[in-house]
Amino acid sequence: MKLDKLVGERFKERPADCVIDSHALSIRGGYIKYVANGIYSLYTPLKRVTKKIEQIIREEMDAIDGQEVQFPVVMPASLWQESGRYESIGSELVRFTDRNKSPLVLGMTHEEAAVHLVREYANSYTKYPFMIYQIQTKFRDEARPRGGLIRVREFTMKDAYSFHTNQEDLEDYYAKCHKAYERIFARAGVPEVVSVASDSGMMGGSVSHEFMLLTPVGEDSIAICSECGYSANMEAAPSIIENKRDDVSEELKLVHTPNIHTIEDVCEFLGTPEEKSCKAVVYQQNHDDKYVVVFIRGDLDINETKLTNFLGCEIHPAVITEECNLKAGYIGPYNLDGDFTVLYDESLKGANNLSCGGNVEEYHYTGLDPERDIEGIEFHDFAKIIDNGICPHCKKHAIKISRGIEVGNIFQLGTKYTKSMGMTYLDKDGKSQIPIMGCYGIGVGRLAASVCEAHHDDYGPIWPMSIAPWQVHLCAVRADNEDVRKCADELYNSLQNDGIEVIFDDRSVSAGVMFSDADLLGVPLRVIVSPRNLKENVVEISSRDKSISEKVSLSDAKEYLKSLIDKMIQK
RNA sequence: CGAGGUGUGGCUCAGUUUGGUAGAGCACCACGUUCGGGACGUGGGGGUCGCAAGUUCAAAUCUUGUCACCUCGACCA
Repeated sequence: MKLDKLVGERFKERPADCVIDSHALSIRGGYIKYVANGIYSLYTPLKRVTKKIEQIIREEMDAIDGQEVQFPVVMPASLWQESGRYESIGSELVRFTDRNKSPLVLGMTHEEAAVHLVREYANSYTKYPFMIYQIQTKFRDEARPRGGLIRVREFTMKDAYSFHTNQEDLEDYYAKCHKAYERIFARAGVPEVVSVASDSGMMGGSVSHEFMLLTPVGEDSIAICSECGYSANMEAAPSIIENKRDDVSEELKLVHTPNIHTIEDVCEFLGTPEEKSCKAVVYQQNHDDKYVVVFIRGDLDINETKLTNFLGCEIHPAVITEECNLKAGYIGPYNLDGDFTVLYDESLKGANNLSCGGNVEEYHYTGLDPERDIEGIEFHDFAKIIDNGICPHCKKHAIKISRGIEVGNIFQLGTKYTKSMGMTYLDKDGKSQIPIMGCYGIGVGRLAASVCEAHHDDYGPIWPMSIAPWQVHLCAVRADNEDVRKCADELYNSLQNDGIEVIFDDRSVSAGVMFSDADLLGVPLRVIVSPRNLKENVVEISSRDKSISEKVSLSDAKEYLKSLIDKMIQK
């Protein structure tokens, strides 16, 4: 490919609207063009990057027995009515009608389509397990797109759906997929992506993980324990309460109360709570949970001063109003010896209508049993993990809050879709059973943008060899010079003939322009042919990340480049 | 959906306070001179100043409305 015919412009000024670097560089480098809010066209360089990412994903999905399929972008509303999501999902789901007034939706995820595709086929246990996936455009009418390709409305996504006959099998496959994801991110040049426990949100189901690229510009907050490796999305970690009163400060934070008590202490202090009667004030999960939640109901008569002394800190006045049905909420790690730290969540102040979450991670953490909500109060999230706070897993003061970009996620869906959509199979005994599902997503464009965010300098992206738009950027400085022209042309043809992806810049522009454009394109290896180099019968070979910079004789150039490419792909 | 901000050639912006008929740099086209980190000269092309209504002899500038975008928040497989 010759650079002078490459469609798209590259320029020096940082566009005013760009807040994060990858967005600015993707505009400046001629990678994307804005079309509408959250909607972009991709120019050739980025298309080449995403194609390579997609290929890596395909290889890894196929390696765990995935079968690539393709679902429709437009689906009949009836399909979504089967699962109940036509009604339950908000305006992110675009609904419209065709000429016959039949209601349709734009695919924002494809669980329904996946079940639809296989529910007649997979009618026997002998067909299981299996996984199908696609790489395709999705549309979600997000309230607030931002950051260029980081959060958009239309995007390309790999979404995979696995079907199983039992939980163990799902968990096995889930673990396999987790490993495949680690390989994908490593191969795409971001091995630093971490997986964290997450909230499964509208997907339903229980266990889920998000794959996060940690970066200050990320839009998710993640709690990570530096001691035991515990990690969780702040959305999943007990957090903010819904329906705050207007007159209560927006500032929500969890404070660790200075005093540490045993559960028995708390019960004694509160006066033998009746746990099951929905008048419970102390609520703890029975099993082997290590956490305990304590709520003090506003209608219980507790001496305020005593409470303050007990906790070792003051309770925010708002918490003690009658309007708020709670006096205080606590959550804390609880070990088997019976000590736990009482945490006082300021976010509970003013909360009078808490809703219940739907995620096992959450219940474990909060110690709540979803089947036994306290009367009149629905619980959603309770406390908020804070920076330098106590890890709910190892109980040490080692929690760090980081920001991250979610580049992928995996869910154990259970029977949410198969059940609602009437998918069954016959087991060994000829009994009808409902299969269980897992689903696994990766945002392709977001991953590309994330790699750029993770690997760039002031001059442009630094693409890893595995996903770079081209492998070699050939600059002919002073292409008007006969010798340069001849040498560069020969090298270009020779490299291309050997299957090396070359972008060739033989424009009559100053070296500054040439190098700046090369920086913006971020191709990992650069070769410079120039009158100066030709005098010594060499070319300059350098890497975009500046780790390599040397002169190589003309005759050795090609072989040297090949060895570098191999080395850089392996890395 | 709530709060704040911004809309002037493809891009970055000035001009708006105090109304007087639209500017600079980059980019683009032509010619010439330059040539290893975004060169220079000369000559060109391109904008009814987001849109609509209003005030006025006169509106980019004042008023009202509206739309779009950006930021923060809410929401979010």
